[in-house]
Amino acid sequence: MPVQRNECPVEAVMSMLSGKWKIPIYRCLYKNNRPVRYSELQRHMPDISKKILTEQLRELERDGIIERKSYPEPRPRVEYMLTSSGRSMIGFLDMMSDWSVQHGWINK
Amino acid sequence: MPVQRNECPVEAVMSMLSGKWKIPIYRCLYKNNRPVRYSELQRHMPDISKKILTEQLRELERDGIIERKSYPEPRPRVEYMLTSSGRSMIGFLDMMSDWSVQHGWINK
DNA sequence: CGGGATCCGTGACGATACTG
DNA sequence: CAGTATCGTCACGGATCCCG
Repeated sequence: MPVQRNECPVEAVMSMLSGKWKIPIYRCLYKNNRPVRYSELQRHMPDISKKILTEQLRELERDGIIERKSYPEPRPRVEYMLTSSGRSMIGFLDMMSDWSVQHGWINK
Repeated sequence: MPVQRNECPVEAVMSMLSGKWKIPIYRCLYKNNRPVRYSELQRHMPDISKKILTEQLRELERDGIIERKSYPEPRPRVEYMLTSSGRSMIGFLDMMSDWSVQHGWINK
């Protein structure tokens, strides 16, 4: 996904969140509400390949939704967490979820 | 786009609105707030081909977001409008728009 | 451990021509 | 006018292997 500074604000946001694994990543980071390691994300989503996971993380980072911290220890460690900007997306995400439930598209 | 009764409510909604022209179509129908003809939609979005326009309209209709009415007169006429369900999406769409503006992704 | 490099299949999107 | 039918392209997602 390229950077899309679209004229339409809605499309701009949709573009940032479109990507097969971005919502699952977001949910994992939001629920845990703490720095989460790369390998933890992998365990949480067994079906994603490293290439794609890294790709989606890079895009979320580029768009200011998550933050990446690298600790170059002997055993390399990388942690991801939502930025405050990213956290603030929960407003419309919750509304989308409610809409979905109310209109019978989902069980949960 | 296939029907995606995803386990995740957010992804379900995203799936319904993902499609290059769905937001533009939604905006046109929302702003006008009346039945809009097929040809009018074409004029409003000159860069979309008939095949794609029809495709996106069919998906929006299938997902209960818009309604299609056909008047088989000598000069065939087809009108589209948002369902009440579709109209109620404006809640989170407006929030997305506001978020986008607040976080400096857009001018408008 | 947390990636990057390479190759590849598939499906969204589009151009164009035709039709009831 | 409001669509189908057909064909082509391209980029997203994925499998696999390699690296510091």
